[in-house]
Amino acid sequence: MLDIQLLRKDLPAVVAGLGRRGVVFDETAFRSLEDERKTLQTRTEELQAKRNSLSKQIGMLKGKGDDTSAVMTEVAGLGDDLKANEVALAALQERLNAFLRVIPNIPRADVPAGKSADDNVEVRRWGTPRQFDFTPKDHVDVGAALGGLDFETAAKLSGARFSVLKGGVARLHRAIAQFFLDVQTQEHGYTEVYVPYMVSGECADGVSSLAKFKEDLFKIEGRDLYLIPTAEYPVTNFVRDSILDIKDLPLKFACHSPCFRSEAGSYGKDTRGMIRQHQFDKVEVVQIVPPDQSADAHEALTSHAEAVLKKLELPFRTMLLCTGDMGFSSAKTYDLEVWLPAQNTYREISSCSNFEAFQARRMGARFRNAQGKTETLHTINGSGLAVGRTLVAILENYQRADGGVDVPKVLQSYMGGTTSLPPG
RNA sequence: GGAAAGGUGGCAGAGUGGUCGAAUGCGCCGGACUCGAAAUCCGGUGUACGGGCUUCCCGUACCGUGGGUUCGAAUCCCACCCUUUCCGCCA
Repeated sequence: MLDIQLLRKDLPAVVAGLGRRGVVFDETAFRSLEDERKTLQTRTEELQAKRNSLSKQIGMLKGKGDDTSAVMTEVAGLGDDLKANEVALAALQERLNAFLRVIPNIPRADVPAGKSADDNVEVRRWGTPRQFDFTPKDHVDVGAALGGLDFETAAKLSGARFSVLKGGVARLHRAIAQFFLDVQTQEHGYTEVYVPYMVSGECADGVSSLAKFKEDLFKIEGRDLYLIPTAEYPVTNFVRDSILDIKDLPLKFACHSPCFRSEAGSYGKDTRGMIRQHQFDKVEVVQIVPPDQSADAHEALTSHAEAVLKKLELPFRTMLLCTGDMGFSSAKTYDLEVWLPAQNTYREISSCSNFEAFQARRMGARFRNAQGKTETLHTINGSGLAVGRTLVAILENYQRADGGVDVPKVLQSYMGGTTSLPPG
């Protein structure tokens, strides 16, 4: 959520900032809501003040045993007017709030303007795609040859966009997650956390807009609970409705969890294989920091995600997303894209975003600064990394002509010393 | 799932209709005392929104959440949520 103080103080800056991401801010609607709010609030608070002071008088008179009927009559006259104003004010604040909560974040100044993924900017590239002396298969065929990827059984169980892993492939999948968690906790200082895989609507609306994106989530029937689309949902909400001590910052968490996404609106996209699934595993890294540290923390967090790709020796590039391709809550996002030989292209495997105060404001996450004043925190998170897509990348990049797949060096110890998955 | 008890400030804990945003203690901050510290003493110490002559003052709201009763609700009524204990069930 944007800072309403900023909207009041410098509306043109907000309009211009949102304009960069192609969002038209309805100034007229906002101004009229604000004007009405001001009138109603002033009027309501005046009436409340009057009622309070008259009621206190009644209390004092009764204490002395004096007659209160005159004051009672006076205060009774306020009743209907006051009630009407209170109801109107509450309704208006509800509208103002709803209005504000569906407005996306303002991109940072260093985010390039653009309309779509085509306008994203490559900021660096690492590794050289392997030259194959045979035609590389895609991960579906590689997995099938290993007897480890079974989409038919998954479809029988749950329909499209699910997968069943078996044998060495299932073990490799587990190894990847363990490896990610170990790197992030042991080398980058994140605290490992285990969390609920369902969160309340309130928490969901803290990290994004539930009103706008609820069709992307799986909801539990008859309950105010949603399956998490990323561990960002529970983990960022650790600090909801709280005021942290500056000495406890920054907070850094790493969390392995399954992620559930309805993938509404992605019909026909990535239908083959496990690129786009309703359920996938991910290790998420989250940082909660004071505002003056968020830009640096965002760069650091991105490098933490890159570090695991380097260790896996998977070629990737880092893209700075343009204003038009960023998520709702983000002020600046880097996507890491891993090389997939069968597609002959780079595909997203991590997304690292700085939300600045946007999520924290929605959640009521604050800290007490050096001056002792409460201030809104900044939140940052990224995938470190997506486990399923990493499996895909390994199967494709490490495949052999004989149909086997080599296990990346750093994962071998997680596989009981296994150096390769044999064909058949 | 059944029964009971309970949810109050950073923490503990008082408050069962009227100057209660809330006693008291602890903690924390500032000051005094001290060479320094401890102890002691004095003062201060919630959040959000609105307004103002904007290091401060004023108003409003907030005692789990949402409704209701009342001139007035932390206090009474209703619903819900959560916690604890006991019983049942269960990986």
